[in-house]
Order: sequence, then structure tokens, then C-alpha cells
Amino acid sequence: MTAGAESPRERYRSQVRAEIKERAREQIATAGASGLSLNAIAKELGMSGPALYRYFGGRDDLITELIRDAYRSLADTFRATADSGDGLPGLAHALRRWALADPQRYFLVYGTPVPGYHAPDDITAIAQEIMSALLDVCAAAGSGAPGADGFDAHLAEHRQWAGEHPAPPAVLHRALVFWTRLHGLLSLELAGHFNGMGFDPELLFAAEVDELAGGR
Amino acid sequence: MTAGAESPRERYRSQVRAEIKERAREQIATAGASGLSLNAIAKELGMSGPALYRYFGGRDDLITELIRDAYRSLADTFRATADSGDGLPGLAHALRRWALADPQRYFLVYGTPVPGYHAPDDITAIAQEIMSALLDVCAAAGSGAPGADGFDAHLAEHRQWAGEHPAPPAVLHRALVFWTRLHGLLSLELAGHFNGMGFDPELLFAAEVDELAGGR
DNA sequence: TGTACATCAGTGAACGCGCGTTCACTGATGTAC
DNA sequence: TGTACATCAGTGAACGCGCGTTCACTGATGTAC
Repeated sequence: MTAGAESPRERYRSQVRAEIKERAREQIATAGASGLSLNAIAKELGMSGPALYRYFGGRDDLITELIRDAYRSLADTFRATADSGDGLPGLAHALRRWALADPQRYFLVYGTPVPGYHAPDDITAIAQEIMSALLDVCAAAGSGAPGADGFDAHLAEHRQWAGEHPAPPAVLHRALVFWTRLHGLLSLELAGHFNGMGFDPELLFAAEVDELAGGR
Repeated sequence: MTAGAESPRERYRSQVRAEIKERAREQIATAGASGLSLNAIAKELGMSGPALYRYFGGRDDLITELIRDAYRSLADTFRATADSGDGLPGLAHALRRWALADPQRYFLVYGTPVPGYHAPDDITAIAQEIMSALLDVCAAAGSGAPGADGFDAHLAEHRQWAGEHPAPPAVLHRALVFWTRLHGLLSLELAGHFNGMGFDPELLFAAEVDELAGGR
């Protein structure tokens, strides 16, 4: 009963859980999050539908867990990249790789929200980890930008979202700009809005990263 | 039978069509696009479900038409604003107003795509109208930016998306940057990702518009 | 080592639901002579 | 003006489907003595 040791039953259990989630991700990849069906997953695994209730409280629980995994994965990627010292360009390209590796995972985090849904608190906490890693990198990059503008003054007094992070307003501003600009590029690219336009999305992304790393 | 005159039957018909679409928009606003149900719409209108088939080919047709309306509305807004001579800031704030007026409409255009769905050609054509209005405004604003960078050179040879528009690469670049940056801001704001962060999204938007209107 | 018991994964039947869609039909509205 | 006909909105029954979820139960696996 020591915490680290896993009994055969526990090992089996977590393995089946993983398989269920894997199939769920496949379904989301081909039909979107609204196309996820417990019965279909069970069929693919050769089980009956009710069997899944041994592993998840229900459909909503499963989706929430997939969303949590997606946040967790992005937070880990951000933290690792932030600590690697590759600066803003490194973080930006890590984000792009993460997004392209699994577009639907990206949309689980940043996609169109279901009007009623409210994420549980622990997911909000992971979102803050992501912000924290971003702020670390922005702070290390130095302010570099022109002097404080009007929005910086506003940020100086509205910085709850930064938590205890000691970054000055110009750095907070840079973090927001990093986030929103790259999200704009990635979400349009992943949604296919650049399809058929002719240019290479990666080059546009790189050009925006250059500008972020330079002035602002 | 002259083209302009509408018979009573035709008038009634288009009125019922409009009511159906109105209810559909309400449903999408409260449950997302995947929560749209023909039977529920019929019930709200006091009709039986099959009656709707007099007005739309089916559920997919209805959704497609709502998407088309959304594109049309944005294209009209862009064209009118472009012709008003208020420049990039005017266009940006018109876009923001349009987005905030009906978030789900915005997501019909720029939200998470259903993996299988492919928009019909006429919608693609409206998307080009939108781009065209944006390019007009960017061209009128002048290049204003620093000399051509690497991406501008790429754009010079990959400008199919601009159609016949005579704008130079620097202007094309500015249009893409306008589009992607503002989309990033608006989609995060509308999805609620700024909720609880503390700062005012409108001020962040304005700061980005300032930067777009200045250098780049 | 063997026996008695507890745990728990998985089954199969069933429930109730709402969905999109078809079809034959009714009845009101409009048109032609 | 009245009559005969065509158009077409809307109904109600029905089809088949897949969904999430519950429940009582079986049978295998693990645990305690």
C-alpha cells in the first residue's frame, strides 16, 4: 500500500483509461468535440457501453479530462521551453509545434467555447502556469520596447492576472501581445483560413515572431 | 410576375424563413452551433417539425445559410467602413463592434471548424470581398512601414489571395497582420479567456490598433 | 497450501429521449376562365 | 361574379437511429487466514 507501488489491477486500470482517452482523441480529431460518443468508443475497444462508467463518471467527465490533459501538456511545454533559455522565439516556435502536432488539442484549449461550459478550478490553475512561464520569458527578454504607453499605465493597475510575478507593465504588455498575436495566427492557420491563399503560414509566423523579439 | 413585386405568398414565405433563422440564431447563441435542432425551432414557432422542410433543405442547409449570412454581414460592414474613409482604426473598431454585437456570429465565421465541413463556393467569394475591402484600406493607409523584410519578398511571389488587387507586398503584409492580430484579440475576448484577468480588453485592442496604424 | 471471502471489471437488457427525415394527406390560398 | 383548378403551407404518423445512463447480475482476480 505504499504510494509509489502500483498493483496489477491499478496498472491495468490506468492502461484502459489511457486507451479510452486515446480513442476519444481520435474521435475528436475526425468529428470535433461534439462528435465524441461513449458508445462508439466502447465499440472500438470491444467493450459494451456501460463498461466505460468504471473509468469515467460520464461523457462530461471524459471531455473535461481531455481538456485538462491539453492544458497540462501546453503548460509542461511552456515550462520546459521557458527554462531552456531560448527566449521568446524559442517559446513561440515551441507553441507552434505544439499546436500543429494536434490541432484539435489546441482547440480544446483555445477554441470556440460551448456557451454553458465552465472549466473547473484546477484547469484555471494550469492556465495560470502557462501565463507564468510566458511572463518569465518576457521578463528575461527585457523591456526592449519604447517607453510606457497608455495601455501600460492601465496594466500597472490591473495586473491581478500576473499573480505575484514582479514583471513591470511593459513586460506584462509584451506577454499579452505575444499571446494574442500568435493565437491569431495559429487559430486561423489550424482552422484552414489560410488554405488556398498561397503564402506560407510559417513564414508569416516567423515574421511576427521577429517583430515580437525586436521592438514589440 | 415582374422581378421586384412580391406576391403575398412570397412575402409570407420570406417572413417565415426569417423567423426560422432568427430562432436558429438564438439557439446557437445559447447552446453553440452543435446544439441547433430543427424540431426545437419548429416547436418554438408553433409548427410541426416537417413543416420546416418547406423552407430549408434540412439542418445542414440552414446552418450553411446562417454562415453565409454572417459572412455577408461582415463583408457589408467592411465595405461600408472602407468607403467611409476612416482608415485602419475605423475598420478595426468596426470589426470589434461587429464581433461584440453577436459573438456566436463571429464564431460562425472564424470559430473552430467542424473537421469534415467544406464551405460552398459562394461563401469563399464573400470571404474574398472581405479581404478586398481590407486591402483597399491598407493600400490607402500607405506603406508607412520599414522597408521590405523577408516575408514581403515571399509575398511578392505568393499573392494569389489578393486577386487583382494592385497593392505592393508591404501592403499585403500589413493586411495579414491586421487580420491575424485583431482576430487573436477578438477570439480570445469573445471566448472569455480574458475573463477575470483584470485588464480592459478594449484598451488592449486600442493599443494594438495604434501600433498597426503607426509603424506596423 | 488451500479455503473463504471481498473486490471489481465487464455484460446485457432496458429506459427514455430527441434527433433528422419521409410520406401521404388535408385544407387554405391564389389563379384562370 | 362565380366556378374549376392548381399551388403550396402545414399536419400527423411513422421510421430508424444513436445517444447517455441505470441496474441487477456474472465471473474473474486478488486478499486474508
